[in-house]
Amino acid sequence: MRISDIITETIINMLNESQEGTAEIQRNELASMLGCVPSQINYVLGSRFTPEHGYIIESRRGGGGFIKITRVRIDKSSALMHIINSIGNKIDGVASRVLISNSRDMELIDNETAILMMTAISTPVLREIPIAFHDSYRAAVLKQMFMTRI
Amino acid sequence: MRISDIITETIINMLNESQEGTAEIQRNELASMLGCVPSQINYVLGSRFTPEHGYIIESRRGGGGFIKITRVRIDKSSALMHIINSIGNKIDGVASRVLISNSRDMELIDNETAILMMTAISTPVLREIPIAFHDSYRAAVLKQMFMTRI
DNA sequence: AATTAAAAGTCAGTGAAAGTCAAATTTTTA
DNA sequence: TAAAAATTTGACTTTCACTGACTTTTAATT
Repeated sequence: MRISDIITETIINMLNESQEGTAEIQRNELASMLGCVPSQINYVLGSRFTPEHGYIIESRRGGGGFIKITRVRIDKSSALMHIINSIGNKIDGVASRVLISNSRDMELIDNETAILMMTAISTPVLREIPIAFHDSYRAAVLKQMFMTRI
Repeated sequence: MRISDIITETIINMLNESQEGTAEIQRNELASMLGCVPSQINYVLGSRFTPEHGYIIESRRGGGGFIKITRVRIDKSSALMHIINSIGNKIDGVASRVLISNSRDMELIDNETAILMMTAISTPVLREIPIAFHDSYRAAVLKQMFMTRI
């Protein structure tokens, strides 16, 4: 198991144990506790606890400094509405997949739904539709599918 | 016996040995174990472990990277395979809806999935595709979506 | 107020994986 | 047998994990 996974797990546990969904750590302390260099903590925070993943980071340097991680639970249906509006009338394959992946990361849709969505815009399906229609098809099918999750 | 068959067999065995129907490999390790170049693993995964075949692939690069192969449920698979075969290359709207409804009644798919399927072949989506392609589109998307439930 | 100490932040570099792609070869099909 | 499809290979690319030297900010101390 990678150190980054251990750090991630530790932080998640701390978040779960607090009822406000917030964890406050000392970077150096946590690093030496888990046996890694301090900057590894920054790496993990920067790669797994981004706003995109639904977290906010605050910190303070100097004596008695700290890093505070907050899990943000935005209203699900407004987030979904926002996504649906952002799709527009056309969307390409890359953007579609990013959108689905992010939605799953934010727990707006579950894993099964994400797979179904990926499937609906997969190559074998698109083969049945003229290329000129791909972008508008993706937009239509994704919007419809996100709709059912509001 | 071809190397690709050996790789396939190895992965299938790993899947069978785990009760969750999931296998996690290190690409380079498996390659050297079986005596092939690493990219051969990608070839096999891309040609025999696709979503169409009922598998999902996840992976991570970098140190401690891995490839995870998941077989999506084997239970109702023969019933589902039967349905998939019955769809053929084209299917009209009425037949599609009957099929989805029956599959849900038989508990081959859950309610959520049925709704997603109905959505994928709904009028707002079909409006984005020329009428001449509707039947083949329905067949393609339904087959794919049923695949993910095998 | 100035200095010192104690934090956290940054960033470029290294190595370890997996991914891609096109060319060469082999097998299958018509 | 000739053409098409599938397999195999390896060179090259991209991503990710991790480290450590150095910087910046802030609190504590003198």
